[in-house]
Amino acid sequence: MSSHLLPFTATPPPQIPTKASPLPQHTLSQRTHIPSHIYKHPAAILLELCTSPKELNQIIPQIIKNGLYNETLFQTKLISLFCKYGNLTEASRVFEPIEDKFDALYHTMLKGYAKSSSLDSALSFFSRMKHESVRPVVYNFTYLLKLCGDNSDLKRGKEIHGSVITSGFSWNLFAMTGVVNMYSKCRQINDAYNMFDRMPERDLVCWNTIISGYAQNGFAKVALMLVLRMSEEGHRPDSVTIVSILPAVADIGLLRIGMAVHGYVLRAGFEPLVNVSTALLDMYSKCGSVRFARVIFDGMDHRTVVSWNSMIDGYAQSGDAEGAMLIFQKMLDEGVQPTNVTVMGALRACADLGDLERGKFVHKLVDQLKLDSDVSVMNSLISMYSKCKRVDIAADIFKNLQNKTPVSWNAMILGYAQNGCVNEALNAFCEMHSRNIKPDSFTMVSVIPALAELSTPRQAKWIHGLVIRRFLDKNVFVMTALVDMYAKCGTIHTARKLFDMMNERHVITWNAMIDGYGTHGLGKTAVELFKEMRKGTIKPNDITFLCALSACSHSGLVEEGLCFFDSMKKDYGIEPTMDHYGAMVDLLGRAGRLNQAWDFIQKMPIDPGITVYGAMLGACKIHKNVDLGEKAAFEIFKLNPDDGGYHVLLANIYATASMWDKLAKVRTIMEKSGLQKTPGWSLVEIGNEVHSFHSGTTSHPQSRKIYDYLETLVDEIRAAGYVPDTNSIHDVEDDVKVQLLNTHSEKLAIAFGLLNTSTGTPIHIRKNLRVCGDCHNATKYISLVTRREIIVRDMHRFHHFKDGVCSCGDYW
DNA sequence: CTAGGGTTAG
Repeated sequence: MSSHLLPFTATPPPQIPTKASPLPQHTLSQRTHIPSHIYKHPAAILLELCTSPKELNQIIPQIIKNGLYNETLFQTKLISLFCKYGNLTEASRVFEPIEDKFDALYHTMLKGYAKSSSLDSALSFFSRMKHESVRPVVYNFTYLLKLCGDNSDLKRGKEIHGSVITSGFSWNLFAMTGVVNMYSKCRQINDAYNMFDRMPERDLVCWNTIISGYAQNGFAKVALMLVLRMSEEGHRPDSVTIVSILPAVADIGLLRIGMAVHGYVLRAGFEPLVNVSTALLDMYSKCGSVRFARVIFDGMDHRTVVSWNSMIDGYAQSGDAEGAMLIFQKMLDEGVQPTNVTVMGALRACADLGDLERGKFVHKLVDQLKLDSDVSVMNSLISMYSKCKRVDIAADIFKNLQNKTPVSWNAMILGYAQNGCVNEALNAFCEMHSRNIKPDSFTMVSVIPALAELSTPRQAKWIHGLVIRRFLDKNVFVMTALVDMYAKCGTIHTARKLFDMMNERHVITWNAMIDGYGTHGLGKTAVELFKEMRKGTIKPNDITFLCALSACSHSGLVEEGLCFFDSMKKDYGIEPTMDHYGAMVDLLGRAGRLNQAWDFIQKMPIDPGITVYGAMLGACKIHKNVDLGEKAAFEIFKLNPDDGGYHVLLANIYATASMWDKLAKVRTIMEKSGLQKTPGWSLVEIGNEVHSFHSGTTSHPQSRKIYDYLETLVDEIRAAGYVPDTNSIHDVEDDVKVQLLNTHSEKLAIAFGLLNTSTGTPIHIRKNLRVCGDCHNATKYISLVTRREIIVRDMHRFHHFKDGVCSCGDYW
């Protein structure tokens, strides 16, 4: 294969001689002739055998006692040993007083600095060497380049590369392999390749360097192509090649290629090598075959902690959290010391299981193993506690966490958002913003749903702008979140524009768009889009069908809905869940086919849950059917709902039918069981602020003004034909009933919105419950007399009020 | 003194 197949151009062959030409090296034997009584001295033999700092400290007094401390051999050996044990202070103490320091001593010292000290001290020692006219040798550069690569210090890496050139090592295989590696570790894979390409001779190690470079920089396919090219040029892949390439195979997830590599491993006899087997099992689990991974894992007669970690993570990532915990437990039982990666895998499994108890156990382990200084581990703890619904503990950890990374912020924001703490999520996002920590796609995917929840179009535009400025507007996850957000902010056409602009769409992108049309009452468009999706390559999933069914339900498209429900199992093999059955009952019930809905419930293959009977009860409320309503409510109460909404619904059915004694009974039950109706609230966005209103409250600073305005507004709409619907309120005087109605949170929010925006501006309201009959009617008239468009998003759908009409066609 | 490449991770 020639290099034109690769996405880079080959550089012309170098003009300079092709033979590597290292400078002559100074060796100890060349410099000094050591008499045998010195190098055969017992102390010299002891030094030769020395394996620990402790032993070294025991030998030193003997060296001094025998007057050998000033002998070159002993000085050299001592410096080397101190460097090996990372004790640069002691090494310097031997090194500095030596008068005639020969070059090798400098080289040893530099190695010491490079292996155990900071880049800074290694480099300053290196410049001292230049200053003191020590001729550099190749391995000075290889050590320094490695250090720059490990620290991802491109700037200084380039400086060392410069020194390599000026010192005449440009064509040295070892030095240039170091340069290639440095560039790829600094994520400059193109520079790395350019250097690789110019090398006059390349051996196996050099090929491995560039291959692992591409693999680690996310260019899995290029890495694989290079393996082929390397073989064609006569280098047989060794175990290092295999271990480098397997993560790349895992990345692209091609099991077929992975198995081919496995075959090669068997033929080459690399299987007994732990790192090869570990990389293989990791590849299998990432390519979707945990079972194969497990077979390899079980067949290993020796495992490292990486093997265990890989296996735990393999289970966790494939969705088998319980399997991950079993391996984790087995690992602890066998006495293998967990690392940070181990606990991160275990915590993820606990999070997936929502298992707080075991999560806390792993947390204790983290403390015992002193892993609490590892930010990644702490981030995993934040995620685990959030997923286990203890966002309070997560927030505590986050607050006390030193050196927070962007990942920490993302984990916290997502934790808040997933626990319904929308304001906390937004506050954290703003704080992150003000600290100048740049949001990435993960941040956006966490924070955008929080804004969608609030339905604030202005903030929606602001975050969209931020997405563009952060160059995240090509990311399919971020764009899907934006489509969903615009739909949930009432700007469905903007959502569609973004949807059409996207080059890549996932199933959730389609779901968001179909659901958006559904909740806006644009059932026909939703159905059209769903049909378009079925023609394409992206397969609908259970959620898609749920969105489609709910869209049909909101628009009264009963036949289409029945047809989709049928096709779901028949054509796509998707088993309906409780939510699908609920959607079907909703579809039939809303359309007034109450008996058919009840029959449908009786024929369900699974025991109907609250969702199903709740849909039935809601339909009975709309169509004023006391009989079936009572039956449905009875079933719901047997299932012990934790919110009082269903009792209220039944009470409303009785009120509409003027069955006051039965209504009183329901109220008594509610009081006895302590069940409460969820308090209603409405939000409206004015400028950069979001204002919330609760029914009957006067806490808003403009409260007086709002109530006054509401009074004149009600007079105006009454004149236009509005009649208050006091049906559901019965035990107070008529004028009080009207007053109570006028303090509903959405009326307050609408009045406030009208007062604080200019003529013609549409008003967006977000309400947590279903909009009530009287408010719905009143809002229609308000839109007529004020000539304003009012968009209300309630618990289930959107209502676009314009010129006295609502988009839901009074069917909600 | 005596060089360069490799596995797990939100």
